[in-house]
Amino acid sequence: MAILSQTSEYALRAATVLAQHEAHGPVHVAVLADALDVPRNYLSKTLSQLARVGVLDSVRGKHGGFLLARPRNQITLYEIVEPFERFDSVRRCLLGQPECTAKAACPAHAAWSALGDRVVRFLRHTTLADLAKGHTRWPNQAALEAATD
Amino acid sequence: MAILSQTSEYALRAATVLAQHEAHGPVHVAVLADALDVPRNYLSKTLSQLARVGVLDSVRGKHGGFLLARPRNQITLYEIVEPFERFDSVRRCLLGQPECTAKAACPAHAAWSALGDRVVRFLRHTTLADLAKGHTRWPNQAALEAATD
DNA sequence: CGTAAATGTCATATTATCATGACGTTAGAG
DNA sequence: CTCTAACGTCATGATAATATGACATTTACG
Repeated sequence: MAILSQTSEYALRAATVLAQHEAHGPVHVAVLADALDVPRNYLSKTLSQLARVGVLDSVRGKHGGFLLARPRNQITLYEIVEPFERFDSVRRCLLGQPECTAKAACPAHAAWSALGDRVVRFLRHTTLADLAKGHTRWPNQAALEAATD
Repeated sequence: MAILSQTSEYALRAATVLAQHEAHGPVHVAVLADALDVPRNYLSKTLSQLARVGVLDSVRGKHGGFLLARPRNQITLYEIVEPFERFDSVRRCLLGQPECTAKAACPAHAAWSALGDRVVRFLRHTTLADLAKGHTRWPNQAALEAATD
């Protein structure tokens, strides 16, 4: 039970680093993967998807890498996670009833759907700017600092 | 993103039926599987696990089946779901930081861990009695009624 | 140019979850 | 006692998520 998939978590971590380095130009996948302790090629594929969706920009060739496509306070966590999740299911009836609406609700409907709503609302209202400020210490912080100074 | 696994959902559905039929004696797996539209053998294995854990009782042989091991208001949803979930992960840091505690919290810590707590609290505080009362209409309700009257 | 360093993509491997089928074990009913 | 209907368990298969590796493509720089 992990609410978000592993892939989404990778995406959030990488995006947070990119937000912290906003305006420092693109960051290499290799650096991100190393600092965040995420499989390199898998992260590459993941970030490519986010570029295709328009959340990130990718720069190819030498001095390439990924960077935010928009200012960090305009990118919500929802956008980052959305390509990797099926949000229909978070709102699914706890008992799997197809017709579980406010009208014909199962006994758990109100409480359970409220939980799903909270998750979605959090993701929609929180931006990368929120994640970028404050304390973060990555698994291999040193790799990041070595590469970006 | 489905918070609970398919298996847990199966278990909750079956347990709800058992709670509704409390004191009517054991219910066959075949009847449950048919009414809830769940694979028969898979449900069998799932409910056996719950019996081994002490949430359900199983009766073998003719006139066998499954029934609640305790009164339905004393069985929490958490108990039913727990054998099939890894609850450590729902409380994991959104950014995957191992040291994300109240002390050295990542920027999302407060909001995100609150969401996980809410989920767990709901499961711990809600009992089968809560699910048993109220409106429920299973995929194949008829199968249930045919078998239990 | 040509080379090196980066992303992009594809095929494949690995793993966990979900599901099926065969068979063994138990216990009630005649 | 035997038959039969139920649970119990094991081996196996199917599928989706995760991960790896090889190679193609792009681009800066000498």
